[in-house]
Amino acid sequence: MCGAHDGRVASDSQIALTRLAGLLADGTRAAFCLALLDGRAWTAGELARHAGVAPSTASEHLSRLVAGGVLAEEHQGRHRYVRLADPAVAQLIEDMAAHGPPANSPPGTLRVAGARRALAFARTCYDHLAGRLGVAVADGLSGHGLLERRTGFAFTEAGTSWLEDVLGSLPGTTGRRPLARQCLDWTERRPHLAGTAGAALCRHALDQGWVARIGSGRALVVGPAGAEAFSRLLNIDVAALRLSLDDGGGT
Amino acid sequence: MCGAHDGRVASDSQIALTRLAGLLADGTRAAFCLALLDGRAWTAGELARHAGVAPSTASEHLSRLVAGGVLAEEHQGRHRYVRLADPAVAQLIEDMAAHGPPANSPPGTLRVAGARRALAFARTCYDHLAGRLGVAVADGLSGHGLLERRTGFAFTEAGTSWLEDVLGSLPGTTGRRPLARQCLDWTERRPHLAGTAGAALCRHALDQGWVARIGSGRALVVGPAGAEAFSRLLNIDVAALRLSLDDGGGT
DNA sequence: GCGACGCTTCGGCGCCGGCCGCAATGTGCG
DNA sequence: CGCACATTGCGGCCGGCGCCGAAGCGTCGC
Repeated sequence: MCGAHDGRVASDSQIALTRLAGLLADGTRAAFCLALLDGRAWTAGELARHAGVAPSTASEHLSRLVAGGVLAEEHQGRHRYVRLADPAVAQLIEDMAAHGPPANSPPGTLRVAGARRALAFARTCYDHLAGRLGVAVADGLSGHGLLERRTGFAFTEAGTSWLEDVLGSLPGTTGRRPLARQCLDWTERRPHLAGTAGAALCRHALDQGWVARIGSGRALVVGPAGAEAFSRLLNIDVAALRLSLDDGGGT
Repeated sequence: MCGAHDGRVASDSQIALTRLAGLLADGTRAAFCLALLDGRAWTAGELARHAGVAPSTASEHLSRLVAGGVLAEEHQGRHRYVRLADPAVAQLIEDMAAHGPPANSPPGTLRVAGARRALAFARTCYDHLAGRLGVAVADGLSGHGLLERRTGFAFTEAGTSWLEDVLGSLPGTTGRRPLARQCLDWTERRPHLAGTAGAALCRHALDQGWVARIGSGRALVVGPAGAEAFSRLLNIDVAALRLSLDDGGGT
């Protein structure tokens, strides 16, 4: 009598709401999004194993999430990397996940944010260094005239000597994999060092105890030896790096 | 190899996320929630007609939304009133609805928020005044010794005279409907005046141009004549009422 | 070039969930 | 007291969606 009757027309808001909610209403897709809350970019296969579904199933889910604007994707070689499309999306997912009636884990959000921060600082990407530390290494190399940013990356003559000094030997460029290659960093949005040199540097850093893995994930922690080494070799101030993360950090 | 394999255990966050998203993933339930964004409490039948589904269907949906903590319900007589459970829920729904990729209506949220604010200020509830204005009227009446808050509401002797003065005649108590009855206000969480006196006052306010309906909904706007009348009759400062809404208002 | 690997597409299967109509319940009103 | 109305519970139907396996394609690395 007194209310407005809109009939059964579906408004813009309604289709937008149901579309987004529908994407998140599936357990497998939700598991994907929650895993991606750590800020990393995952491959389709990793997510499939993580959620316990077949690769084909994961592929379909990822396509739908990308089409729905929840995820962003980037193809690197034979891998499909996906990440959350937007800090706003991450916030939304955290809000929804935190809206459980039992309210069982109030500090849950903090835990996630902490993990995300750690990953933004230093992690492995495939087999090389990434995160703020990885970008700083690439910046340090090019800042010292050791690495040229042409199309991709290329070590200078001084750079190859530096590599031999640090690693003891020059990494081979087995097959088609070049010594240096640039790889877009998902949290920094700037390139870090990949290729056999990047892999050898990462392995060396792990072997020497410069960095260590946190748990079973990709997150890395930089120890005192690492702070000394990065400072000596590339003039990188790890402490300042960590502070700068706190300034311009998370959303 | 390097990732953490969680198997296929569903974490707390995951079930919370899928549960909430699943509730919002249905078109009918989404239509309900979007309608409820105006801050009003709707009856099950109103929502059923609004969404174009059978009452039985609406009833099931509402039960699930209530069980999921999205809506809160209250039974009044043969009506089931529902409203959004929580300002946080309203915010979440607005965020999700606003997250459409086309980004077609940026000021949409503002429109909704504005409508909600207008409704919180003054509206009709059934056939009487509600919202902050309705509660203020009830407060003014009892503050002037015209209305007693016993079990429910009851007009005093001075109150009945006041009613006759204002309305010209005393509203009849047809059938079982009493002169005064208290009715819980959904936005203020405090009682406002219902019953035949409440209905007569509301009709009188509309007839006299004290208040006018906004569009076809229940929202009311208070005009200059209304501000004067409410001030003269009950010492209500409508402007201050509106300001207090801006202070303690929305989320 | 060749095998391995990651990813995608395509049918097909099975299940969950939304919808309705009908009957039952409880309330308001004359 | 009896009718009208709002709401609820119960089957039953049906469409949609998630899942997998098999086959195909492009890339990586020797």
